[in-house]
Amino acid sequence: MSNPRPTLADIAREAGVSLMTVSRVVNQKDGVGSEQRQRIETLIKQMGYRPSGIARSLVTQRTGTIGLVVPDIANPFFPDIARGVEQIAFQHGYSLLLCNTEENPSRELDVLDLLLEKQVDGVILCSSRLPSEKLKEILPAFAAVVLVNRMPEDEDMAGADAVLVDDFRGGQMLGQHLQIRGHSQVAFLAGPEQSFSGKARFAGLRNVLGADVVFLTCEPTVGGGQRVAREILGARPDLTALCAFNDLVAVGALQAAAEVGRQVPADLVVTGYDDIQLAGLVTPALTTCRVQRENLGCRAAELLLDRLDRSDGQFKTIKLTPQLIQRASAP
Amino acid sequence: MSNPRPTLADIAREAGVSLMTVSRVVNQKDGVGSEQRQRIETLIKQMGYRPSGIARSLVTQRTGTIGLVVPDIANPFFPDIARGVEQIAFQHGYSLLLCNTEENPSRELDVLDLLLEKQVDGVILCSSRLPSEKLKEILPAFAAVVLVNRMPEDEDMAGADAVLVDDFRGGQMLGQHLQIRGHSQVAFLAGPEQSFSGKARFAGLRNVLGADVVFLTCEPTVGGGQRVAREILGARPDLTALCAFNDLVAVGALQAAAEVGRQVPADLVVTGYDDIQLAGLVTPALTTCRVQRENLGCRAAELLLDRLDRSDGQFKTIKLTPQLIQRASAP
DNA sequence: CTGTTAGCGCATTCAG
DNA sequence: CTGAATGCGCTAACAG
Repeated sequence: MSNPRPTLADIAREAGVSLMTVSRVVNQKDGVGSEQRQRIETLIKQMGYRPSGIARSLVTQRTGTIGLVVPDIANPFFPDIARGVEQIAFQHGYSLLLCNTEENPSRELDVLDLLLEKQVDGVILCSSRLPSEKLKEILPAFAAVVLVNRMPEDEDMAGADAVLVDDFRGGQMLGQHLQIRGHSQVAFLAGPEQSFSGKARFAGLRNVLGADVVFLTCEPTVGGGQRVAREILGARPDLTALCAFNDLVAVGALQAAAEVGRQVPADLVVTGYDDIQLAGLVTPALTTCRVQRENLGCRAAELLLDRLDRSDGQFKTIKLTPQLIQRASAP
Repeated sequence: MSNPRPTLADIAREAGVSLMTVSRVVNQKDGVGSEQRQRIETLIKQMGYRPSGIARSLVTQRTGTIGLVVPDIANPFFPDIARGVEQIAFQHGYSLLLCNTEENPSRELDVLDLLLEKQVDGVILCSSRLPSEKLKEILPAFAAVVLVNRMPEDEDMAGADAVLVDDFRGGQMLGQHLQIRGHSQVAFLAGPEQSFSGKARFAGLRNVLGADVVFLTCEPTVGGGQRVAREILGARPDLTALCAFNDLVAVGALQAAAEVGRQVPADLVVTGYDDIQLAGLVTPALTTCRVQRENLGCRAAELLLDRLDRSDGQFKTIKLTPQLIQRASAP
């Protein structure tokens, strides 16, 4: 199929005008007579001309593309973010290069490398699992970066805008919920070791419940939660509450509880985080902390596009507050 | 940040060689002395050179990018496909341009237009909601296309490879499951009107259960399923089984059943489709038809890359058979 | 209102 | 083993 697509020159030859005139028509610039313009427009349609994004990019030095890096697009947390980002980006004529890191820091580096080579105009980096030093080394190579769910810790790492969830606050909210109901023997199923969100949530929990909250890492999946919950429930039968890193882990905890014969919530309470769709649909429904994910994506995209327009200006950090959602798993 | 990145010429000047020698080093071609090569390689590292994907694409006429078009990345069916595609693509040095159509045919056209302009090497088009004529009009503009979940109906539309789920067969399997258990008053909650998968599943159902299966369209979401199930359960209290277009719709049906006081499965059975994670975690767990989504994505990507290598060759259609998963909602 | 000249950064081709 | 010339398709900056 597709005999090589026509170029500006082809149209120009056919129309008997110069290449520039056609270019002006394509780009809706003025400086072309209106009958001429008409004629050329028809010709463009007829010959099925499409501008070459590549050639255009080579001269403008912009690709109209932004990179979206996520740990795992199959994790229900990220599609919603992607949706928000895509929506805003598309509205402004940008498209999205999606990259999965598979929760693997070295692959995260590879992916950033690829995006650099593809010359994206900017990057939205979600839940980066990279140590700060690496990050500081690579991010400056991009014209614009927005960090999602990862604080630009040091002052000098403020080479990036950021959108964050106030996870410390979320941890506190959950902690208070539990404390009021008399739970003092609590374990936190923390998700990936490198997760900054996990650490912040734990800090919030401990801020309210005191230092002896148990901290356990696990994969951020149902299976991961199930495994670690099974273990800790065996080792510490005195625990009365499990706080999970996210809703998937919490569902795993529910399953583990069922296995070892603990009734939820009568006998053990469980909390999640994120409020993904699943959270409200399992039995018992999960008490959790809602994170507005699509909004997170939209805000991130807005910050990025904003910076692409005006690359000066202070770097901004937007912090979204999560919302406690009380359901049956921890009433 | 980022003083304009160095080009081949910059490196060449610094190294006191010609641009071509540097190019050869970068592209690992031979024809360069080994001490020379060493020297240049260090220089490349030092100066932080990165090849310009754009410039390279302009001359090679390949972008190393493939477009992935989905109706809604937030619908749990598609992230798994995206994951499979991304994985295979990344392995082969390709990246993924993700586009959401928001279930909107006109936006689907816009998105394809954008991909054409971005000059992707190929497109994977999932669950296209476009009529055949439109499709036949646009697809030939791409160098390679793989259709997912959409049969290239006409012979002459065979300008594309395809990966399909045997939805007719899936419908039959569900139909048989119901028939054996004596259900004859059945409604099919069909999802979007333009969905070809929906039609195929319905055809399979009817092939087994006969012509009076009720057919109702709805949005492919929990809310959509809940609404349409509520209505039909009110209008037709004699129904004993609801077959849903997908698991989300089925969950909506479960909720509607609870609202109107029908016990599942004692009083009404419900089936889903896809076997997303949710399906096994709701109560009652859904009887459904499992579709290997990540595999679907991998196969699609393989077909596409294959065609990019050898653009000749017959067009292929891979058909995956779904698997009946029996759970509590229709035991 | 229109055309000419230049060059974006690179790979392909052909000479040395 | 190395380099010089050419052009990918387009836009920006000038000329007329």
